[in-house]
Amino acid sequence: MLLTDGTTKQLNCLAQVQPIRDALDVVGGKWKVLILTAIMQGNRRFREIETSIPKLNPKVLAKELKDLEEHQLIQRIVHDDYPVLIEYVATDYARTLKKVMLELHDWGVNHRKQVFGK
Amino acid sequence: MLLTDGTTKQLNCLAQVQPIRDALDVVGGKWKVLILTAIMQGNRRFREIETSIPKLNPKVLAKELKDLEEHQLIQRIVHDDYPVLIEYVATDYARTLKKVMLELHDWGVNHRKQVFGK
DNA sequence: CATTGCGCTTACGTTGAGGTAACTGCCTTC
DNA sequence: GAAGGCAGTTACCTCAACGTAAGCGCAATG
Repeated sequence: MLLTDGTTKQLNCLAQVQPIRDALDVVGGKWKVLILTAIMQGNRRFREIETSIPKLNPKVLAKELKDLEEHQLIQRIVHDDYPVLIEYVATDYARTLKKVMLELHDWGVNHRKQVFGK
Repeated sequence: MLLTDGTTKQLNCLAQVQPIRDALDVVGGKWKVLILTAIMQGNRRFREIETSIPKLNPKVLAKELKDLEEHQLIQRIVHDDYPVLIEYVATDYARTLKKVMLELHDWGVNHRKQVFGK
């Protein structure tokens, strides 16, 4: 065991927490989960997604879609017919988030009870 | 089934996502997980916590501790000896976060592989 | 040929999370 | 009585997220 001094322990702790922060970066923020859910529910077109989520504006949507694509959670598909048609679909990889989302959801539901409901 | 029109479906989706956002609010941000972990590892005093986390400053720590206390994840204990001594301890309730953290951690570790690794 | 829809982009403004530095009141130690 | 530790607070600043409004190029539609 190397955990004999404070410094090593500290570094170890930071390393342990880093993946959690990574995950939160991907899924955190005001819109990511909402947008991903909308897409998974079958909203594929830009406007469709936009109008399916109240108060979401096109500038923010465009940026969030780019982020989600970078993280390989969605795919942007361009159909070169005329008029050009663009679709966003969730990747298989995005399904790996299911367990995480479920845990977050359950904890969130329970937390509401804990803090308000008696 | 009430899910016959778009509006109902939309509201339903929003409701489903809300608990996830609640959970992310509690545990999100740059410092919360780090601070909670530090406390769980046995750092109980304000200065102790502060110095155990690099780059964390007292103003932010004070605010985050208040948040965590409001959400009942930690307890602030004042020992009225002289000199006054103050301790922060994780509540039993905070342990309920373990599964969520584990899922986030595992997903985060895997995500690093997915995005960079081969 | 005006309007509408699509998939955005651009220029601007606001807000809040987080950072910096200094300082406070209280107590102990040198 | 100067210095230092503890548990913060205060005033000020920065920056990125997010919001608002408008517009662009293209195609279809009336």
